Amino acid sequence: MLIRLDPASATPLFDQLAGSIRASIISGRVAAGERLPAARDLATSLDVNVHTILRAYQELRDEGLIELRRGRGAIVASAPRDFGDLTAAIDSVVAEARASGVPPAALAALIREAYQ
Amino acid sequence: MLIRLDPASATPLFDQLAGSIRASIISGRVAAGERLPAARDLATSLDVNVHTILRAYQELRDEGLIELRRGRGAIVASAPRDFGDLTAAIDSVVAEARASGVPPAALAALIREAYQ
DNA sequence: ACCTATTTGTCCGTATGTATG
DNA sequence: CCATACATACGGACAAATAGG
Repeated sequence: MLIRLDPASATPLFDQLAGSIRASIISGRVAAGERLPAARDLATSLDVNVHTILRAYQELRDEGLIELRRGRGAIVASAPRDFGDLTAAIDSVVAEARASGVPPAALAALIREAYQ
Repeated sequence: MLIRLDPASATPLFDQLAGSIRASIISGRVAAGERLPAARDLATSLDVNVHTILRAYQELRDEGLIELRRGRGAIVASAPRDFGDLTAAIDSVVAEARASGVPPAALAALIREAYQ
């Protein structure tokens, strides 16, 4: 897995990491079931702190892209999902929210509530 | 704000914290617009690390319960109003997301992206 | 316009716990 | 029992946004 980090960038390292890995997963460059490098190994090879890697991994876990298990590592979740018409529904929600001047944070709160 | 932590508990400190504060917000014991203690202050008074507090705060922010801003602190978000049409659109998005097994965090990420 | 204090954000380092294999 | 690898928590440092004088 080819990952390049720019320490000078305004976007945080852990975000660059998550973005890079996320792209690899979605594009299928890393297959489902495959294991990502151990956090400490990746940290060493990229010369960043373990926490930075773990934070990126945990973000991807929250998005459902990977599974994290102690002793096993980070495994790419099965079925890189095709979000299909979900994106269309999202677009309409966002458009509507924009029109009513609902800020992103409020929208997120509303959606979270609806989810429960 | 009365917060009690049990270091011996199986549930992590940051989760106990988030849970306690979440309950206070939802029950209305802390009003919207009110400011939570500065992370460092709370850390000192509870005798835990600042990171532990910040992690709890960030969890609550992800849930839309508070807003975090540098230099300002953690402010309890205003209760989500009823946004009319928007709620219908939200319901359909959430329904689709559920059907496709898209977890809340992933949905939030997609929406954030769409918003930009 | 400037400076200072406040407060969160990120990152580094270290230690210990705990589930997995 | 032992090695692996994530999970949590502690500590410290500096950056960046905010607010107030």
